[in-house]
Amino acid sequence: MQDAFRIGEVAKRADVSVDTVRYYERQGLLPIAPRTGAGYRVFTSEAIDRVLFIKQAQEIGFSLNEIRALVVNNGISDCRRIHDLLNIKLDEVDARLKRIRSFRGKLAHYLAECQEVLTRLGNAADCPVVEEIAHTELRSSKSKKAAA
Amino acid sequence: MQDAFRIGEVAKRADVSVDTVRYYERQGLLPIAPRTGAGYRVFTSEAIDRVLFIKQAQEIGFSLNEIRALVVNNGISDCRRIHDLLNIKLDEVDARLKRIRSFRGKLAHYLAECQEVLTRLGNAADCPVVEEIAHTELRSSKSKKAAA
DNA sequence: CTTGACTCTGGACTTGGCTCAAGGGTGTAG
DNA sequence: CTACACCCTTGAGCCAAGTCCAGAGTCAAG
Repeated sequence: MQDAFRIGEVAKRADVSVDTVRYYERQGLLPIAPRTGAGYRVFTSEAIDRVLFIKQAQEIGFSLNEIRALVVNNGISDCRRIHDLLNIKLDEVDARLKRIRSFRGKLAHYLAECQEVLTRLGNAADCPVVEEIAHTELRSSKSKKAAA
Repeated sequence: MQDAFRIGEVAKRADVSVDTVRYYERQGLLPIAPRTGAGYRVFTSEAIDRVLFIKQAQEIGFSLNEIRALVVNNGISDCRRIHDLLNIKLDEVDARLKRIRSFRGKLAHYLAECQEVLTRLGNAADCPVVEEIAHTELRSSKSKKAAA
């Protein structure tokens, strides 16, 4: 396994731009790559893997700052700390999943309603669902009142 | 139902800043609110609901641009278009759910491993999991290094 | 030796989504 | 009347996460 890549190859394999790779290095998300005599960065496949991990974590809603905490082992990498950090992240992911499922339910509800209108009336010019999306929200949990 | 709120009240109830409410109005995410003689915006509870919807959609990863398409009914609100749009959004949400679940599995895997190291060795100074997070990725060969 | 693809650094620019500041009006309690 | 919290507009500023130069060096192929 020849494990030496230049930045272009890393970028291609991780499906990001070379600028992004350099940016991640600057941001401390990738270790500073050693350079050739000519100053070219030399990466191992580890860097590719790490970029992929970052992209994945990012896609599900973590910021680069949060990701750095998971990915960087600058001295303080004792097991308990990592363990606790992972636990926190896992809880966050679970909370996120819950919210997304609830939102999905809402979308599905609107979709069903829309479908029903369509089959009942054909293509209606003014879809009642639009109004409802804009209007109906968390309605069962409203109780406070105030004056204007 | 006294359904008239000034911007501060809307902001408080939707848990955003007044700046954000004004920003949303400018961005066309909220209808232009009518003004009092003094120029104060007057909102109905609908606006609060809409802000809540926006925040929810945003939290699960939709941009304001995408949300606007769902929330605004400027003329072209025919049912079929909305139906199709909802379908697309639903697919996106499902894809997102899938990715998050997979990521969750990964985190859980690391956590378990970390836990195991902890119970086996006590608090190890250099957690092997950190290395693994940075290193192991999308490897079909999940190195099962469960020693004992 | 020249060409074209690739790389380097440093810094400016962009986009999205707010957030703040300045300068001024409003409304009500004391 | 005066305070004080609230509201207005316009316009600038900010942070994240890149993206895009400019100017210069590197390297394999022809």
